Amino acid sequence: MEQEHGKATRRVRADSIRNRERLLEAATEIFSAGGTQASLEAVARKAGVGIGTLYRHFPTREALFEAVYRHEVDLLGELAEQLALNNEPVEALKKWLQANVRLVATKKGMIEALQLATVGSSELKVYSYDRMINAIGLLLDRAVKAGAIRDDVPPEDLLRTLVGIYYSQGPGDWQPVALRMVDVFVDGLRLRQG
Amino acid sequence: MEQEHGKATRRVRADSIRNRERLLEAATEIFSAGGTQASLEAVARKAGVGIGTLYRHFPTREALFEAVYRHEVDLLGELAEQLALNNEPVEALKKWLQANVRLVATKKGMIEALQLATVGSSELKVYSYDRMINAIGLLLDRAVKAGAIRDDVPPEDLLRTLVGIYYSQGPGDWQPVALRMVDVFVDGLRLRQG
DNA sequence: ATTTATACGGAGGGTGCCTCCGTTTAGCAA
DNA sequence: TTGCTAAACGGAGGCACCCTCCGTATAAAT
Repeated sequence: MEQEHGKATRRVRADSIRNRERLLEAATEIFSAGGTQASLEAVARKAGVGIGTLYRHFPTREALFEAVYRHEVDLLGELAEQLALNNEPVEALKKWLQANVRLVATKKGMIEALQLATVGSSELKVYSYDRMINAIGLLLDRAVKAGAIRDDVPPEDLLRTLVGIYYSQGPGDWQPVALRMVDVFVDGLRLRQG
Repeated sequence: MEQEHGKATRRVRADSIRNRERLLEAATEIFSAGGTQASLEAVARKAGVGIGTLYRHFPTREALFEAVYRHEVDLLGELAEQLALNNEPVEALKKWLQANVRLVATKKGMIEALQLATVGSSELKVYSYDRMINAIGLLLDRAVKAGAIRDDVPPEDLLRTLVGIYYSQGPGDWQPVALRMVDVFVDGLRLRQG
């Protein structure tokens, strides 16, 4: 990569570098404050540059986010070296770990957005949990009474296992895999004769 | 709640009920297909009703999502009873578990949206993981060499523990708690003299 | 001082959000 | 059946955001 091929390249313009830094700074602040959702125009405004400039530097929302994240990671790396020079060991470690919380805040914004959507009312969660447990209990009971499967798996455990299977899958076309794993799991529940 | 006070109330209009069902159906389909992000106007279009009607029935995006979710949960509950009547026990259980996958799809849409934002490039993840491990390793090493903390906690475990601490916290004002837990954890790392 | 490659800014066209209100219609009663 | 009216409908409208495009400004090079 880099620049090769004779043809001396112009130096990167100073204003470009400056703007990029301002954008990064503004984005860090805004994203950390809980909003990965936040409008990019707000970021540009905060950085005091035009929206076009933001898009030139970071063509997509993800690109911006990635740059912010990478920057934070770099800062933490350097911080560790600094702390190592000027602090008593345990203290240095503790300080670094605490600074770390800030980095996570950047990512955490996204998590919150998710949970906001997931939560709904907690009454709903209780309600649906109950219905699920009852449903599983019903079927499980029958199978146990029929002597077809083991009797030491309570509905709650089965539900948790299920959810675990689903969520451990990455994004993409996850359903086939999940179905297969459920099959395997049910086979595991079966009592072997003999 | 309900309706009391003499004053015979008019019956709920038939078109209202019909529209509500259509909206629910359309929303289920669209949300399951991966888009909790999907535009509500698209849902209204798909249901064949005006956007105003959608908002009257479901004042917020969350209200709509909650209704969809609750509906799915109900269906699953009823399905269990049905399956119990008409199927051999293990088969019934398996069928129900599989139907379950569909429900999760509804919630899963949100997860995907999140991961899309989280992922960035996997090169970035490797990069940042390395820097983190190095940083921790540096500080941990010093503290161990100074005889201040136990020497059987590798950087990787510490990092995982950290992340665990952060993400186990719910939404809201989580940082104070996280910082306190980090303190406690670091205290735990300390070697007791004597 | 002049040239020119680079970068800048923001207008513009498109979409989605949500509200508001004039119009339509289902339920009820005479 | 007809008329009345509460209830529900639909979509225009105002606002915010997304992203692109291109005329203008300017830093670097000569």
